[in-house]
Amino acid sequence: MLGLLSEGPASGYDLLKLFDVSLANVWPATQSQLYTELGKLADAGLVDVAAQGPRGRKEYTINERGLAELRHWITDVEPTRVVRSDMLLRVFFLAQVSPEQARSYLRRQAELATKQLEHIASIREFVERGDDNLSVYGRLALEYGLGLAESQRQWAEWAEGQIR
Amino acid sequence: MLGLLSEGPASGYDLLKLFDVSLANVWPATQSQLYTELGKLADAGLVDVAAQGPRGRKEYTINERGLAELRHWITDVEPTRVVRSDMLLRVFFLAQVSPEQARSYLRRQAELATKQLEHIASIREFVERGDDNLSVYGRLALEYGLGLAESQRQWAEWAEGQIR
DNA sequence: TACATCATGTAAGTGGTTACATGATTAG
DNA sequence: CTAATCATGTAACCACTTACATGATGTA
Repeated sequence: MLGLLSEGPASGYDLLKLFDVSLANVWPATQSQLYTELGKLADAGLVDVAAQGPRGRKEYTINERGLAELRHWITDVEPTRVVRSDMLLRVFFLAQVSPEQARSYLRRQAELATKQLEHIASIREFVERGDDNLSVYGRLALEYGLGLAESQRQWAEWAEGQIR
Repeated sequence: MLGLLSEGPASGYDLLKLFDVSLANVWPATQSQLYTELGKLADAGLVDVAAQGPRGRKEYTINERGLAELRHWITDVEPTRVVRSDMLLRVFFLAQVSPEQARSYLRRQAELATKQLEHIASIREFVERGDDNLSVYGRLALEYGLGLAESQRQWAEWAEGQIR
């Protein structure tokens, strides 16, 4: 939320829509959580309600403390080392299903990786022409996703062949 | 827990140690959570306490219902599509810090990927000679991790060069 | 006898999801 | 006037972490 607000004022509703086409691809969250979080940030004094609009709309702005907290999080807080993957977790236990089922599981993962590649391509169009910060840096994140999906596709196809 | 117990009876303590050198690399959890979860599984009737040992040791076994649930989870439950990455989340907001700091962040990620490659190599030795199911399938997961870390290293180095 | 290791648990709190609940405004 | 969209919130629950708490057993 702080990151998105660093690009300019927005309502919870605005942030929700922006979130869905950008950050949701690397950090899913629900409508409920976004609103709750905005409330907490306002209480904590990291964002302000700058204006009220029709339908109870509240326009939030990030303030100095919020910007400081955002920068602190980016530069001083280490990203978590391990990324959770229940896809990979299942792999450890593939001996518990038949070889056919195990191969089917891995084939499905290869297919999902291919779909993911297409999904990223569709987002690409969205972000392609945009010189705002989110678009510029979102493109870097996009390329990561591309490499990841490609790497996963190759691995899943290889792994499928490993099951005897 | 069900997956680990499918390889044979074990105490919470046994599972904890086994967990730390295997599953923890794809799904971190604390000692506290493992014990709590074992208790829940026993209450739910998916595992049984087969024997008691010294120091209050409880040896758990998975039963038919537990095995059925495990297989159901593997074959019928779709892995979550999006994997959370706070590393990638930060990338979206790198415009909020100086170009030097942004490059430094990405360089650090490249270094961490390299370290991760070394870490995986060390686990490899551990798992290398083992014909038990966990070792056999753990090796598949390991190769995934290898590809992922390599992909991340390349991306981070490329991305660093993109910051003007 | 002292230290390492084995061994289990609980309480408080945070992060996150699901489901519910409500209503105003605008465009066709 | 009616449907889509704008717009916000809460309650209950589950997953997970942090910190604390305790004690038995084997081994040097």
